This record gives sequence, C-alpha cells and structure tokens, in this order.
Amino acid sequence: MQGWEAVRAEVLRRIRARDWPPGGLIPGEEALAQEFGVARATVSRALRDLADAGVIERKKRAGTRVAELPVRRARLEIPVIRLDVLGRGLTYGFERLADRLGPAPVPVTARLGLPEGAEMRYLETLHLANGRPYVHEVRWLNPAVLPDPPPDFAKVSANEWLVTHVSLVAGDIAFTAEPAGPREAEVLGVGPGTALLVAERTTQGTAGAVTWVRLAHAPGHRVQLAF
Amino acid sequence: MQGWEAVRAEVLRRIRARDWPPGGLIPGEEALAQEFGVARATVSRALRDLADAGVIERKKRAGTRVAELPVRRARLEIPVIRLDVLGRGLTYGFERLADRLGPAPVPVTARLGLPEGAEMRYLETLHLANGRPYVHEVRWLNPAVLPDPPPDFAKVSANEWLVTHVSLVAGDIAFTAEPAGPREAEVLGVGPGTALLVAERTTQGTAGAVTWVRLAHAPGHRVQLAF
DNA sequence: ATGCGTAATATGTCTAGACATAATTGAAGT
DNA sequence: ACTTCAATTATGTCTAGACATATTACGCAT
Repeated sequence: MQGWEAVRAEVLRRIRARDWPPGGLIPGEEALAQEFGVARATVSRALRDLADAGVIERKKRAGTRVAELPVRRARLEIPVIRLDVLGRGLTYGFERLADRLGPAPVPVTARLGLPEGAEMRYLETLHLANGRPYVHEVRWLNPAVLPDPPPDFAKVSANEWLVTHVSLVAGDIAFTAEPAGPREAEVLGVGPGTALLVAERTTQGTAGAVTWVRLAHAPGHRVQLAF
Repeated sequence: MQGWEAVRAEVLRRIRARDWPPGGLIPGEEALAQEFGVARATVSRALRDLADAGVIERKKRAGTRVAELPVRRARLEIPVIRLDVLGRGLTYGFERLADRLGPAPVPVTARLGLPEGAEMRYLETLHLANGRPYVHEVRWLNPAVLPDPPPDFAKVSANEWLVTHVSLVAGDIAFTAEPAGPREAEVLGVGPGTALLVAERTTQGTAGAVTWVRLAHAPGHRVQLAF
C-alpha cells in the first residue's frame, strides 16, 4: 500500500492502538505530511476519508479529533426487486393485482407533501420468486410525473420504470415488523397475523413528490447491510 | 455555489435532464475542466463524489458513463441504544437478565468464525424507554477481547463498553420480522407470536470475532434510513 | 481468423504552492 | 465583568503540472 491509503491505514492503526485516544486531538495535516514525507493534500485526502467513515471529526481551526463514539454507518443498496430475485438465483415474475385512479389516503398525501385527497394512481403488485409470493407491493403514484400516454405497468414494473425514466432526488425508507392483514395474508399465502417485514418508502423527484410504496415481504426475508 | 460542488451540480443536472442519457459516456475530465474553466482536479473531485453516490461509473481508459440503474444507497447510522432512546426524548434504563459463561450455539460460532462449542460470555439485557420494554438484547461475547478483570456489565451496557473500548473493524447487520417467542413475549410484555422487528449483528475486531447480538424490538419500532 | 504485444488514453494519484473559510483566542474598548 | 473586533490557525479548496495505472484498440505474427 502507498500514498493516501497508506496514510489512512497508519492513522487508523494509531487510533485503534489508542496512541491517539478517543476525543483527543491528532496532529495537524502539515505535521503529518512532514512525518510521512508526503504533500499536505495527500494527508488531507486520507483524513477526509476517515471523517466520511465517522472515525474522526474535523473542524476548521479547531483541528481533527478522534471520534468519541465512532458512529457505525451501514449502507443499504436498495435493489430493484426483479434483480434482487434474480441475484438470489430464482426466477422472477409479477402479477398486477390492481391499477386505478383514485384519491390517496391522508397518510400518503401527507408524507409526500401533496394536498389532501389528491388523485393518484394506485398500483398493487405481487412479486414472485420461483412462482411463489415474494413481496406484496402497494404503491401510490403521482400521475403528474407520468408521460402522456402513461407507460403500461402490466409489462414493466412501476419501480423499474421510475428508476430508469424519472430522476429520483430524495427519499427515505423505513422498516417495521407488522402482522399480516387479511389482504396480505391472502395474496402472500400466509396465515393472518404472520410477522411480515415491511418497508415503506417515499420518493421525491426533481418536480416534486413521485411515489409512496409499501412492500410487505414474505416470511423469512432478510434485509442485509454491511459496514 | 462554486468550485467542485458547482461542477457536481451541473453534471447532475445534465444527467437528470437526460442531456447525457443512462449508459452513455460523458465528456472526459479534461474537456469538462476546459468547459467550466476549472482545473482537472476540481472536475475529478466532483465526479468522484458522483461515483460514490452511484450516479456515474468510472473506469480508467474507458471513461465515465451514466449509471443505467442508479443504485440508490441508503445510510443507516447504528445508534447506541441509550442515545437512541434519549434522542427520542424518553428516559433510558436497562435490566441485566442474564450474565454467564457457556458454550455458544453453533449458528453463533459459525457466523463469527469461532470453533464449534467455544466458551463465550452470554448476556441478556432488557432496554427500557420511559420504564417500558424497548429492546430485548441477547448477546454472545468473545471473552478473549475483554480485559482482566472484565468490566461490570451491570453498570455499563455491553454495547457501549465495546464501542468505546474495543476497535470494531467490520461487521454486518440484518433485519427480519419474527414472531415473538415465549421468552421474548414475556420480557417485552406482548402476546406470543406478536410481530417483532429483529436486528441481528455480528462484529469483528482487530483481534478476531468480538460479538454476536440479536435485538428484538418492541412492536411499533421503525428503523429509518434516508437517501 | 486468432492470439499477442504494444501504443494510446482516461482516470487515479501526487506535489507544491496559494487563497478561502470557519472557529478560536486574545486584545481592546466599554 | 462583558462585549466586540481583529489576529491567528487548521481545515477546505483550488491550480498547474507530472507520473502511475488500468483498459481498450490496433497492428503484427502466427
């Protein structure tokens, strides 16, 4: 190893070895650059990387200090369901259970910042892996983001069409565990009350709210993150 | 906005405006630097940032192209439970339900890469928010990472002690929804079979496997990620 | 055609120096 | 004692130029 990665590794080693204790100041960029015999920009690159990782905290004038509680950040790559299924070595399919226009429920419009009772497109989809129910998707979609004529969601899944045709700017995702309601129990083929992993997503595009989705996963589903 | 952030913003705008379509090559750093009137390093910084975000893909000699499926990455900041509770404006407390040495079950040793039947420290903790059950924690801890004498986990929670005293290097976290078992139902004060959000974590330190944890959250718990 | 080595090229990284910016410190004035 | 303002200082960013490295494309030999 060489260059900024070597600097990062050595700084990290000293932090882990408690040479530089949590909360303590570490030497300035200039000093480290001299010590390692590299340019200041190289040290800066290494320290920026560690700051991104949450290992150190940097402030102008105040210097760089070792984080007290090194915040552990895990990254989740939100998959397109079809690729997720294929990536697990299973065959993919889906059934469109509903597709209509109607007034969206209040929790949905509220989360998306749309007026109460706004007309939205309602899509209900059952995703299949090896022919068996995998995820039950309930989606409210802002029709303003769709072209005229709208795409045929019987052929392309809404998620996939959106990802490739609409620029998604911001959003959030939340996981909860919920008992299967009657509808979910029916389409997923499980008993009512079965524990389901539910992901709820809202997404904003360049031109405002795009979609709200609820994904109820079949039992046994794991959402895996690495750090 | 100015500098590399301005470059990033403009490049992102063009991608979103489909000036540069998904899968397409974008101009090289040199060309962009000339166009924007900045140094190549500045363009490079902007593009590196976009590549980190998954918007573009860069390869030496092959150039930079717009990602086909812009992978959406969400970040989860793994909280120390005490701070998580306090951050929600609730009071924190915990009860140590068990603390003993014993052979760890096979799934645990397997995940941590330890020999089958290894002696580990078993800790069972109930975390309380406003005096009510919040999370049921089951932990197997590699005693090799503890100092002699070991810390008193009746006073400090194991997680917090580990975060501040052991350098955690790698790990992973998985979420599932599971029905409450008899033990969990009892300590969390819910009916058996209630849907619980379960987080399972394994953690490695510099000197090998550190700990395996299972956190069963009280009903209603949401794990929120932003992207 | 097919395989192999070589040249071309875009990104990756580094250097040395400069100026910008934020936060702290200390001095001056009230 | 308290406030205000300026000097200081560490990080943040930028420039111009250089060399490193991975990968592709092409020409040559088989």
